[in-house]
Amino acid sequence: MARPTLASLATELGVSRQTISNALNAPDRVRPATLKRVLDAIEAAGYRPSAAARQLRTRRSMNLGMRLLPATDGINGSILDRFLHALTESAQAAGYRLTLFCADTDDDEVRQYEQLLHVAGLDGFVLTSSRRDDVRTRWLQEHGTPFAIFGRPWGELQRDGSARHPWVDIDGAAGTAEAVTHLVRQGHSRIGFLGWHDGGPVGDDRRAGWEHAMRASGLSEHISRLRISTPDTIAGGVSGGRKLIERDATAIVCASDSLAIGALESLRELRPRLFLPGQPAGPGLRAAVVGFDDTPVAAALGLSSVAQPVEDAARHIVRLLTYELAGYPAAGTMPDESLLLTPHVVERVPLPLAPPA
Amino acid sequence: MARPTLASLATELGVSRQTISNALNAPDRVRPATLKRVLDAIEAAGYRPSAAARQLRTRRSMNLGMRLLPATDGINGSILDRFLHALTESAQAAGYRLTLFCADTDDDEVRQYEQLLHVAGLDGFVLTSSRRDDVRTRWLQEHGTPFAIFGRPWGELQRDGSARHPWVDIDGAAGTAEAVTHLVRQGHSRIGFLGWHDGGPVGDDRRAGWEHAMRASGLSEHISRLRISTPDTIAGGVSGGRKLIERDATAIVCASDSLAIGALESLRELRPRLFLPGQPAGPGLRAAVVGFDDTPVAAALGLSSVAQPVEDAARHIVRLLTYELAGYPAAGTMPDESLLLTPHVVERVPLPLAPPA
DNA sequence: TTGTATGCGTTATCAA
DNA sequence: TTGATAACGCATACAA
Repeated sequence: MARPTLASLATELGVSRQTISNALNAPDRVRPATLKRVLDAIEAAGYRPSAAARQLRTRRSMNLGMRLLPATDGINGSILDRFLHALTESAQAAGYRLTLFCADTDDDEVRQYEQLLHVAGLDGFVLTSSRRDDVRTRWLQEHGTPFAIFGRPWGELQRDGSARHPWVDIDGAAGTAEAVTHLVRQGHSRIGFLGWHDGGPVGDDRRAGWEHAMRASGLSEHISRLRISTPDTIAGGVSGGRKLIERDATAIVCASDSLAIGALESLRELRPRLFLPGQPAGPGLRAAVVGFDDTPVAAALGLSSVAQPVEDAARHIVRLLTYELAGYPAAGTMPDESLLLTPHVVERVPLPLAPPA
Repeated sequence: MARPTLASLATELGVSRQTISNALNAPDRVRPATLKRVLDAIEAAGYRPSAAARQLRTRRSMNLGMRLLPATDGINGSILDRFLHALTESAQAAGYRLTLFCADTDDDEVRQYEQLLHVAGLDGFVLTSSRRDDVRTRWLQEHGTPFAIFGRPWGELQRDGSARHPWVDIDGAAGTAEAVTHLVRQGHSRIGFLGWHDGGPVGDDRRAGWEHAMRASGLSEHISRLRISTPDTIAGGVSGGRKLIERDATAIVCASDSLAIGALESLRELRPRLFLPGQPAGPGLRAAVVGFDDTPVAAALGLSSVAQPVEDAARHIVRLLTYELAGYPAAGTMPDESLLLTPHVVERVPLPLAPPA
């Protein structure tokens, strides 16, 4: 038994194809009685409209595209996993499918846009980052292609402060600030910051949050002394951590989990007593190191970390994009504007890795 | 200026649509002169056949599907990242696109197959695992849907030993065996194995490789004493590692990087002298712990690990699947059968995390 | 070698 | 409210 089509169903039911199409796409244009009859028949026959035929007619593929970047660091790669999963799920729930593609460079990515738009008729794209002067966003805007960015439109703001395209990002500064207040509440005051020395906007943002919170907590005198930059590696975390501890820091906020793993290591090396089992809780004992990204490694090591709500971000991206694709319909259903989501500190107790009693 | 179509190009060129179609799909049926003229015009006009129209006619979407599993452990999640990237790239190179989807359960996955086949007309699927008694593979086979599995068809072999569907996997046993021979060459003999106690086929496979290599190296007497199972966590690796070291193991082969991180930790705890800088190389000093999967964390920590060629696996999966989709054409172009790829040990020197001189 | 006619399954337009 | 007809862009069978 072949698959039912609009035509086969129509003849079987004794109605026109149009009526069936209406029952699906404009139910209010069909008399309730026939509507029910048609819907029941559709259900019974297991009829599903063909996406290809529909796309040919409507010029919409219900298909979103996203470039899969080459695995970089990878420690932070699990973030992408979670994002991708949530994105696929949200898109699916909104009736869209997600198509992946690869590109070697940004220029190549633009070439792929053109291909995918032209050939496969993709309806829009999700970008996972934006650069200072981005050829991709410019191309997309010039061609009127809907898209949304996971990441702030760094340096692409309008005169009025708004961006020229929808975006969703996570407020790194709020995360590091929360880490500071947590540590302050635990009795710490000499709280260091271990950041990247790449000078990128993301790292700047996280450092700024720490600085701001230090000032707000009346700890400004430590700022210049307890701020260190290293490469974003575990080894960098170790050496940076050592320096901070030698400068009497009792707690360290880090720009990444890689750095935090290293910093924790340096603490265990220079302050081993903090890790002896049975030690009473107190300043310097717990959550003395806070990472960023809440990677699985951090969880496994019992490392406190700033957890990014990437699932929320993905959901929001899909809402923005689908809203845009629907042509900005009713004002009532309008989603929030581009948004900064707030991450939160997940507190953990470090694994007791020291010799057992 | 609207996009050129077959028809618009044909009238513009003064040839029939058929000729253009032939120029693209059957160039040998077109006279060289007109072929060049047509191809040049296609190039100049930037014409690209519409996938939707083509799919409607040919009933092939040139689209492969893959379920995105929820992020599990995540330490091993970077493997999936790499696999996904290579898969997308290979598919792209073969003219296919990759569509992602989510499913809550295996039954739900089957429901998605049906939807995606029926609605979007996907040509085939990539599965990233197979279970002992898999509803998904059964459904796909019953419905004649092309698919290929990354993972062995555990317990689904035919009488003649071949599987009923194409698969590609990585030979875990070969990996742990290579780890053993490496350690033996370095002078170790009391080589332990730290595995999972989940009783799954993957873990069994990796343990079997260690056992086999131990026997082959004349070290069978250690097998029963130096074989330990724990949960697949860093904490499990620590406690398991301690036991093995107390039983005089000088080296440890692990079923995962999580376990290896823990085992390395227990070594540093109970055999700290091995990690002092300036120590001469020798048994017990280097590569005394070997992990599995070669995750970024392992790389960052300087942990030796068995690296899986997931990129090769992805490429091979695409070859098998596209070959199947092409209807098993010429014997000459036939790819190798389902295949076990061999992983290899990446040797590293542990980070000097101990106090500096 | 090239051209013609037809159909793939749907939605949009318009008439009934 | 429903039905007939015409596209959407392409490929295939067949005729020239």
